[in-house]
Amino acid sequence: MATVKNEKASHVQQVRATIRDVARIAKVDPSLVSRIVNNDPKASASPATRQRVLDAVQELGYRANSAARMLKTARTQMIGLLLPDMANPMYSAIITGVEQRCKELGYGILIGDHAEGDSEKTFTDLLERGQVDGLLIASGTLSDTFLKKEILDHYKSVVMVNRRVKGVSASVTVNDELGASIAVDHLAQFGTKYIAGIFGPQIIDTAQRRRKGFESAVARNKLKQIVVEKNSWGMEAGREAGLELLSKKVKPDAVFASTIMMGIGFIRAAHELGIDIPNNVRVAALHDSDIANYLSPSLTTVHLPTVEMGSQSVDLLLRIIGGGSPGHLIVDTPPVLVARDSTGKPKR
Amino acid sequence: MATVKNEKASHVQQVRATIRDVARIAKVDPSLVSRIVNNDPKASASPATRQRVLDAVQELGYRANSAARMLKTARTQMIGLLLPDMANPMYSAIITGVEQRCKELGYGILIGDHAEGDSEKTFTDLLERGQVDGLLIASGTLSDTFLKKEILDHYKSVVMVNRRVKGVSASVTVNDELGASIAVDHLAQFGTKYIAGIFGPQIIDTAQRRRKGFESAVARNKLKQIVVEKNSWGMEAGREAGLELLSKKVKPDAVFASTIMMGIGFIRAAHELGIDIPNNVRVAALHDSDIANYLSPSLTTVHLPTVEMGSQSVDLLLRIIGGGSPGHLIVDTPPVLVARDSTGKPKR
DNA sequence: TAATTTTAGTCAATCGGTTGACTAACCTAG
DNA sequence: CTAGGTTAGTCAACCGATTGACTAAAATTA
Repeated sequence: MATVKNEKASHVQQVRATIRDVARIAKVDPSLVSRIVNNDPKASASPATRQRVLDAVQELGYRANSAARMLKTARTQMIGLLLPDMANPMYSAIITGVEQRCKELGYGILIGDHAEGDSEKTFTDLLERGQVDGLLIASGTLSDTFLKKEILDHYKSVVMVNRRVKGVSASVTVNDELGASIAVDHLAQFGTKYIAGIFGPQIIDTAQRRRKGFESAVARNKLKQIVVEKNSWGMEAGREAGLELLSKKVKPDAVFASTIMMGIGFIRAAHELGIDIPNNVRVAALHDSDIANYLSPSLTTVHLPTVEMGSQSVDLLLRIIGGGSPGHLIVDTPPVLVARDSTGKPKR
Repeated sequence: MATVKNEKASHVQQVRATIRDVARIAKVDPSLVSRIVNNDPKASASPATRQRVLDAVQELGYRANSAARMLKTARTQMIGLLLPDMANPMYSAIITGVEQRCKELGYGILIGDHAEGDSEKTFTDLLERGQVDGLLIASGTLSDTFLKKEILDHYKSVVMVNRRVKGVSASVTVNDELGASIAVDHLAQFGTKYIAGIFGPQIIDTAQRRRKGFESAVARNKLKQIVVEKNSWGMEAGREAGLELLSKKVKPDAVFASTIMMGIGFIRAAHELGIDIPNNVRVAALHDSDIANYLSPSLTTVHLPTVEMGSQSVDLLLRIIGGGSPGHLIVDTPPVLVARDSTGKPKR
């Protein structure tokens, strides 16, 4: 890596080449360098010149200073990703998708994990620091009104992920309804009569869609149903629901858990009560994750295209940032059943 | 929020106030505004003037444009965080700690999840884009030589998290050795004679330290030991180790898993083989996480201060960025045993 | 009162890229 | 041969905040 005129601190650290350094070496104007590296159609450079510039870029290891570029273009090439909890495998799948796509497109991700309570601060931090071109919000818990108020107040490019909020004009979701009904259809195969559904907060549209899918499949399969609504989506909610359901006189013979975390909690509840899965009750949950294979028993799930949801969110967001129209996208990769022991796949 | 002279696109989106807008309203020079908002000791402003400026800031909702500030100061106020896998609860604990501290200090986090193979690209992306002031690397898998080569090549402020790499002069780790020995001491209480230890890649110093703690505690407790070394840290590695150990004629009566993921895999293996935990074999794992409560049986763990490790990494990194000296820090919060059913805590 | 220090603030250069406007040389066609 | 159009590139004004150098007025000191 060649050295550069600027020797200020070169004994301490390699100084980064600027566009002017490149220009000097290639004997052209910095503006031409800029046009070439950004392959601006306005760049009219002879092949020879273009090559000289490219060589100089190579030689100096030049990379544009992103701060300068941001300043001039008012684009940061970064998006914010607001999540409640990275530990949840569903969210980590979303992150994976977002990341993949961002990497392809040369965008950076600024994450904001919003623990309970400080959500407001995280949110405004991300937005107001002006360090992101747009925001992806994947939160199953923030209230609609909070979201709407904050989002509309700040007039930013925002896409809701895995959720739709009235007043926010862009979202990417999966086919929760179909996913839920696939799970129920599967559960119905085993001579099931009485099925329970465990759901998250019904104020959230995602929970509503799952319930709708559940109920329509229940009706189609002519089952008797019981619904438990919890106001969170996690393992403890699933466990509580399980304890309730399995303590009743008349127990369901099948259970649909609307998230994998709830499914884990349910299995735990059954274990605590000494109720055997799948012999006494079968369970299937929404969202697949590697952990499902390692539970005892392993958990049947319906795999939803969460990774795709993440990457398509990025595409939609960038379209909006670029001035395109927002919209509500449903990822069309179909949900897929992954049958495991919790619904009675033969033991090993 | 008051309007601003610049009306360019105000019908589309609120235009952000600049330092000049503030200066104009407060009737001072922009430089003074800058000094006041950054409370530069050189700012000599009368209380009245200061107040006028602050009022103007308030009125316009002024926030410094971070791109401009970055450009001028050559500081981005962002750090990069390189991780192999966010789904792993250990890493999400680290993220939590990093995030907390960054939020307090007004730093942003740029994450890079490095899936197998593309590590190099993620790495250089983050560094070369020049969008971070420094880098935190929490990876149990990247090879020492790769890290050393890349890091030294790029001369950046880097802190290794949960690991030490020769040639990289800063790291933050926890007391793995003590953690492992606490687990073994606990397991030894139950009349244990023969104990197994399941470890990750022994090229990684973290794995070595755990093994050292394991072996010294085994010696202290006069147990017979068997060691299984895997070259990954995950659930499948734990399961494989479990299948091996539990298929032997002479089975261990206690098992130490060096990560919670391995512990989960081990429980699964026992389940597959129909071996009861804790009656036939007891297990304890390193790293605590909520999921441990929901396994069947729930998993005894030794809680390591991973969140603190994250936040202290940030402090160390910023010290280095600020010109301070690097060093190897061991988080001094002691590991704590969390006894659960897998070591025979009375059921329920 | 004159000399000196302090206080309160201003000026202007600069960080590194980008982009609209412009020019000079060359080519083509009539 | 020359008007008109390309091609190849240059010029210079930004973007918004920071910071060293500087000045005018006020306060302090001798």
